[in-house]
Parts: sequence; C-alpha cells; structure tokens
Amino acid sequence: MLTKRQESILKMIVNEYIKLAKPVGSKLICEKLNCSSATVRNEMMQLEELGLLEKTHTSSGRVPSEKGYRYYVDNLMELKELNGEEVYKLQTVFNNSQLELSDVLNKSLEIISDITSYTSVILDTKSHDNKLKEISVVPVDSEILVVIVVTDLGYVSHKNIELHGVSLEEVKKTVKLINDLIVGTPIDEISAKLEFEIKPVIAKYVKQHEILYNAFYDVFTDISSKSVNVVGKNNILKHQEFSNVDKIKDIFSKLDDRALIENISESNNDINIYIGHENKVDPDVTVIKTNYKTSKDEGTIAIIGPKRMDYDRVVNLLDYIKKQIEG
Amino acid sequence: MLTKRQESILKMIVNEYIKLAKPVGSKLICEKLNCSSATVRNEMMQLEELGLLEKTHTSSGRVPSEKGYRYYVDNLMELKELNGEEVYKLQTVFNNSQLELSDVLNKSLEIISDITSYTSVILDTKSHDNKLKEISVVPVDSEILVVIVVTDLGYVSHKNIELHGVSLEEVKKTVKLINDLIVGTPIDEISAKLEFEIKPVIAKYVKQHEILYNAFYDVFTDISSKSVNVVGKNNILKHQEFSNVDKIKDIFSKLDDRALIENISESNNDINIYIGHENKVDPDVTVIKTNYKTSKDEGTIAIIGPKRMDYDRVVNLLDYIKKQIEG
DNA sequence: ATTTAGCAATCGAGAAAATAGAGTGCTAGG
DNA sequence: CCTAGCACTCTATTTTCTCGATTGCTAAAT
Repeated sequence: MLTKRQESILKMIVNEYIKLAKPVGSKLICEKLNCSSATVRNEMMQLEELGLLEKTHTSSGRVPSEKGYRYYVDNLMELKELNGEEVYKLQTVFNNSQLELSDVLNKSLEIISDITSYTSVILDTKSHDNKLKEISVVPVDSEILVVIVVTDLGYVSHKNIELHGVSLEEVKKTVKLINDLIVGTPIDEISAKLEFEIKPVIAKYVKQHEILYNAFYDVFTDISSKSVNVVGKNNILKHQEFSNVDKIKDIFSKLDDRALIENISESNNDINIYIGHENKVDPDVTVIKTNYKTSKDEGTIAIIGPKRMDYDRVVNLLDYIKKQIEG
Repeated sequence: MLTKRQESILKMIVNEYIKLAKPVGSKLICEKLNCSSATVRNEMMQLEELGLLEKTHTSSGRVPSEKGYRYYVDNLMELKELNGEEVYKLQTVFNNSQLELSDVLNKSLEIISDITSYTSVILDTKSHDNKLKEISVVPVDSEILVVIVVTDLGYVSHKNIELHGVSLEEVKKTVKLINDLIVGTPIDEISAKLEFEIKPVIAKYVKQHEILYNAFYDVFTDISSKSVNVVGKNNILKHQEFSNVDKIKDIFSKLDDRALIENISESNNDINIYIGHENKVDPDVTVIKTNYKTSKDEGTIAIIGPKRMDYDRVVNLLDYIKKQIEG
C-alpha cells in the first residue's frame, strides 16, 4: 500500500514524464513538494522496489514502469473536463444530421487524432442482427452486370460481373431464387446457406452457375466482413519513442496487418486501457478503447499512442464520443 | 556530346550507385574498363563539369546528378526482359477473369510494390463517357433509405439517408423525376444539371426537398470524384535516402494529401519519367508514370521511389501492365 | 595527344579521450 | 523521520586522433 506522499510523487512523475518525455529527477519533485530532494529520493527508491518506477541507467531520473502507469490510471488519474474548443469541434460533427454513423465515427476520430496527435482505429464489427434485405442487379451492357446487395441495417455492397454466355434471363432467375430463399438471413449465416442450400438449386436451374455463384459469394463475403479504418497513422511519427526507422516500420506494418482487427476488437463496454505488454498490438504502445453499440451498428473505437500517453484526456474524449453516438 | 567511353563510365556509375547507394570511385570503374584509375578520374572530372556527376565532398566518389540520371534514362538505359517469376506473379492477376479492372490494377501494383520496394499510386480519373445509368432506392426501415446510383460503365455509389417526415411516396416521386430527367447525363455534368434543372422541379413537387437534394448531391459527387489509391506506402521506409524521420513525415504527408491527384495525374500515353525536381511530388523522389485508358476506364498509374531508382525495371513493369490492361 | 604511375592533399567515419553536468545512494547529524 | 553533504556513476557532448578511401595534379611513358 502506498502512502499519500508516495502516491503524489508517483503522480507527479507520471504527469511530468508524459509532458516532457525526460526521466524525472528528485530535484524537480522536491520543489513542488515541501521536502528535501533526499527525502524524495528515498521515496523514489521505495517506488522503484515496488516496481512502479524505473531508471534508464544508474544515475538517471526515474521513468514510470508499465506497472507504474497501471497504478496511475487505476488510482491517481483525475478526469478533467474537456476543453471548450475540443467539444465545439466534435459537436460540428455530431450535429450534422446528414452524416451516417460511420461518417460520424470517422470524422470525430479524425478530429481526435488531430488534436491529440495519436492514432485512432475504428472497427465496424457489424451487428448480428444484420439481415439480408434485398439483392438487385443492374445490367450495364450486354456483357456486364452490377450485383447490389442491401441489408436490413442499410449496408450496401456491390460487384460487377462479366457474363460469358450467361443470359440476362438466367441471371434474373438466379436473383429471384436467391431472393426468395435467403432474404432475411443474418449476414453471418449467408455464406453457409449460399453454399449448401442455394448452390444445389441454382446448379439445377441455371447453366454456367459457377460464375454467378462466385460473384454472389464475393458480394456476401464483402458485406459480412468487418471493416477497419486507421486514422492519423502519421501521428506515430510525432512521438520521440518512435523516432527509429525500424520501430516505425514495425508499428506501421502492425497497423496495416489484418490481424489488427482481432488485436483491437473489444467487447467490454467501459473505456479500457491496455498499457504496453497488456495490449496485443505492440509492447511499446498503449491502446485505449471501448466497444460501441447502437441499434444499427456495433464495433470498437480505439486510440493508440505511446505508453507515455495523455491518459485522462484520451479517456475523456473516447467517453464523450461513445456517449454521443450511443445517444 | 559525350564520347563512347564517357557514356559507359556514366552508365556504370549510375548502375553501381543504384545498386549500392554509395558514391562510386574511380578504382571500381577502372577495373571494369581497360584503363587506369587516373584516366577514369580525368573523365569523371569532365562529366562533373558537364553537370552529370556530383561529389558529396571534396574527396568522395561520384554520385549521379539529376541531369546525370536524365542522360542515363534518355540515352543509356537498356530495357531488359522481365524475369519469369515477376511475369508469372502478374499473370495470375491478369488471368483471373473474376476481377474487375480496378481490382486488377490494385493487385498488380501491389505485386510491383512488393517486388520492387517502391510505392505505387493508382489514379482513377473516370472516363468522360461515363453516364448515369440508373438511380434506385431501397427502404431499409420507415426512417432510413439507401440511394444507389449506377453508371453506364458499372460504377456504383450509394448513401443512406434519414427521412425526417418525408414519405416514401415523395421519395419515389423524386427518384422518378430524377431518373426521367438525367439518366444518360455524363457524370461530370450531373452536379450542374442537378442544381439548375432538377432542384427547381423537385422543389415544386416534393416537400422537404432539401434533404433529398443534398443526399443525391452527395452520391453524385462521390461517383464523379476521382479516386486515389496509394499502395506500398511503407516501402518508403526501406530506402536509405528516407531514413530521417522528418523526411519520412514530409513524404508521407505528401502521399496523403489530396493534391497528390493533381501532382500525379498524367495524360501522356508513354511511360514518363520525372526525376527529382522534375516531378511535383517531392524533389527527392522519382516518379515513373503512365496514363491508361480502356473502353471503361481511364487514369494514371505511377511508381514512386528514390531518385536512385531501378529505372529500367520499373519502366518495363509499368509498360507490361499498361499493355496488359489496355489489351 | 593520350594514358598512366606516383604522390601529396582532403575529408569523412569512427575510435578514443576528455569534460561537464545531472542525478543517485549513502552516511551522519538534526 | 528528515535532510545536508559528498563521493560516485553514468550520459551526453565535445575534442582529438587515426585510418583509409579518393581525389587532383604533375611528370613520365606510350
């Protein structure tokens, strides 16, 4: 258990390090506290023994360890009010009634990435309630055809197919068959249904069914796939912990990797903080994220930055967005 | 006018520098040529006076200047055959008949970025022949509606709108009006037509027309806008000329900038090479690009890399792709 | 008229040494 | 329990030194 004084020393060190990114020495602390630097040093030593602080070398100031940050966010962090300008910028997005949810999320996280210099990720998991609403086809010319699929919740996906010897009649027949058989099916069950129920049927009624089957398979796969959007990736470059080209390469490739979906995805409804090794993205970053869920949509929004992150500010911003979109 | 020997020295220096990124000294050259290093040095001095070579400091080897690269690509470069593996990889894309043109372009430039370690840009300008084919709406629920627009050439765009007190009837009426009035209009004339011909009409027949008008305006804007796709951006990090964080920041922000569209766009049908200051993207890169045009689509494909670029290889690859997609 | 051998001069890159300064841990006294 | 004082440690920076690559020039050779 930490004493009151130890806590305030830890807090000061974390805050100072977040601000200046330089190891914090006893002198700086003792000026703010009413005691000598030797006293502070003794306390620091104890905090180090507890694993909350670290030194970069024998005679350097102290830097918070992951455990130190953890203690800070769990016990010490104070959530301040959002500043007026930030709220104002975000409100222009939330008040724009012409935007769809996905636009609102993208734009508001762009703003956040902008004002915080961190990177954001928006993960659209797509709700399980999402059902197939309608399939339609628009012939473009005698050879080409656009297949359009719309779901219950307003997701749209489309694909162009080239008909090699398939007549428009047959296409229409296929579309009708599929419409009759699977409208109303939840999107994540469509693949299976398409293969085991639809394929045999259209194989019977339609010549050249492979082309059509594949096209539909693609559109459905596309619409049921999760989407990832990484915003403000270049902000990575603004932080001195990522000033080494190899590290930059490393992080950029992780942000581009499809595995990011699994690594970011969050089902918990709180604002969750994963510091360093606690997250699956990269041991040198902190990920702050939360799940969002509206009647039409669900997913995860996340902010990624260095462990030396402005924790309270980011938590506040995420919380604000979450509340706004969940209404 | 350069002598035969000067040309082969310049050529060797460029090739060597492209390979090793280190200033090239006289010793290396004189081993390949049948003469002494002093002779080579004399020639080098002349090439430097002509502005074709540069030194990084008084006693360093030589590095090609922009003018030197220019002379190289104009007069010295030999176009070799593509190697079998590269052709094979690209063929798997071109032979996949299920892919649309845009997919083919993206995938083949992904392959090129991969094997060359350069960055590619695909610019889809959209053909002027692209005309509006059909507008349709799919009601998602009582409040929400998907507007889908398809063009002549198979481009699709869509947007969800929220109807605040607009009845489905009115929407259908609007859609019919628009369909009747502007189907067949080239997409780049749609905005104007929408504003000056359609707006007055729907304003007369439809209550709450603003919402609808704005939604349609958005979909049309979207479909007529040029698309940019930057592939292999992280490859920038692989070249030693971009090992400085500020330079990386600089280039990345230029690749993200919408101005890239204007800076890359190319109408000339050849494979064009813009070395350093010759291009509008960044003075430290070379851009090799060409226009492509098929019956359905047109735009620009470009490869961006350091000035010390593998010119012949990239020219060959671009040429190969251009020929493949133009059929 | 070229080409070449030889040589002093130049400069960068890297190692080694010197210096300054910030911060620590410990001890002894308040 | 706190603090003043001090020796010690380590980094970061600057300075100096050395090595080696490469050049330009000159004079002799072809």
